[in-house]
Amino acid sequence: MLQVQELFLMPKITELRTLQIGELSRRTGVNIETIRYYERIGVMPNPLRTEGGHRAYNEHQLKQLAFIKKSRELGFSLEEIRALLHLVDAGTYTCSEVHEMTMEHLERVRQKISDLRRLERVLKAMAADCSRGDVPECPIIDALFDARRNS
Amino acid sequence: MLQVQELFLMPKITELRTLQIGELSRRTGVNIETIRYYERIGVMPNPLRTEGGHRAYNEHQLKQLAFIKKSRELGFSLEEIRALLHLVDAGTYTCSEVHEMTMEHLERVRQKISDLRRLERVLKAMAADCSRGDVPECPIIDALFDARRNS
DNA sequence: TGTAGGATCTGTAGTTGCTACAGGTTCAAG
DNA sequence: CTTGAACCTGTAGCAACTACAGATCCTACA
Repeated sequence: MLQVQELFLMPKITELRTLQIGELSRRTGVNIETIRYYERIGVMPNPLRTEGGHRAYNEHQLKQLAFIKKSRELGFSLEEIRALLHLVDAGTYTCSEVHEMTMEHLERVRQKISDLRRLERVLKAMAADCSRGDVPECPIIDALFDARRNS
Repeated sequence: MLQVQELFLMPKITELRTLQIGELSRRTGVNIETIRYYERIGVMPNPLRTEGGHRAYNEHQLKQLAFIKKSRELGFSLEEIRALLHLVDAGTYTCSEVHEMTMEHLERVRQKISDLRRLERVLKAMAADCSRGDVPECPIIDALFDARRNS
């Protein structure tokens, strides 16, 4: 894997492990197109390039992308992630700031859950009214046509 | 409000109450731009036009838009709504077909709820670890950087 | 009859977070 | 030296709207 030639070309020990975009993608589970998209919108930094123009990532960028992925999985928007990374990069963040952002996000998640639970309840009720028969009349359709009934 | 002139111009009694788009919007709570959007993508039918080119809606279209709105509020996609309306318009739907679509939708809603509940749990745990202090170190950030920890 | 204004018209572009090409390079192995 | 995989840029598409710009219609009032 590691070839003799490579050892002589290394500029610094810290850049020994530069990754191509494909390898970065495999390691993080983030789609290649998505990585380039993150770069375009400024969520990921512009990486160094090889002479041929291929992106060369380092360990820091690997961690950063993992951070982004994890945050996305937790439902943070790219805007929120950008803010978090900015705080972290500037080194100016405080624990309470981060806590606050997290709690705001948590609140939005809880709101969504409660909205969806309401939907679930209404859908369940509608479906329960339904005979499931082979007939062209259905209380679900009736309910949908009746804008006044809401639960 | 109702003028003598209008009474003579009426082609049919059933079209006595044609609505302009603004009035339709007010009655259904659906944004004007959204109504035109629904027309463009074929979810709402092309309405009749006045001589000047203004859209003139009838009661049926009012009901149809109310149906769409209600369905959207219940989280049905426009694609699903299109299918439902198609069944209804063709008069070929059976109650069990509608029931099935509703149950499929309900299943997706439940899946979303369970996904969000997982998020909620993780976010809550992360926030609980946090000192909320005025210091530049935060277990939330640490957790986000650590892609391996998932709950 | 003229005009002011509100409502409407069309068409296009923006939003979020990606994904999917097309058509062209680069790079490593055989 | 060629083949093929991996990479490059740039653009367009998805859902479900929303937000204009710039034009036209319509009605009421002077």
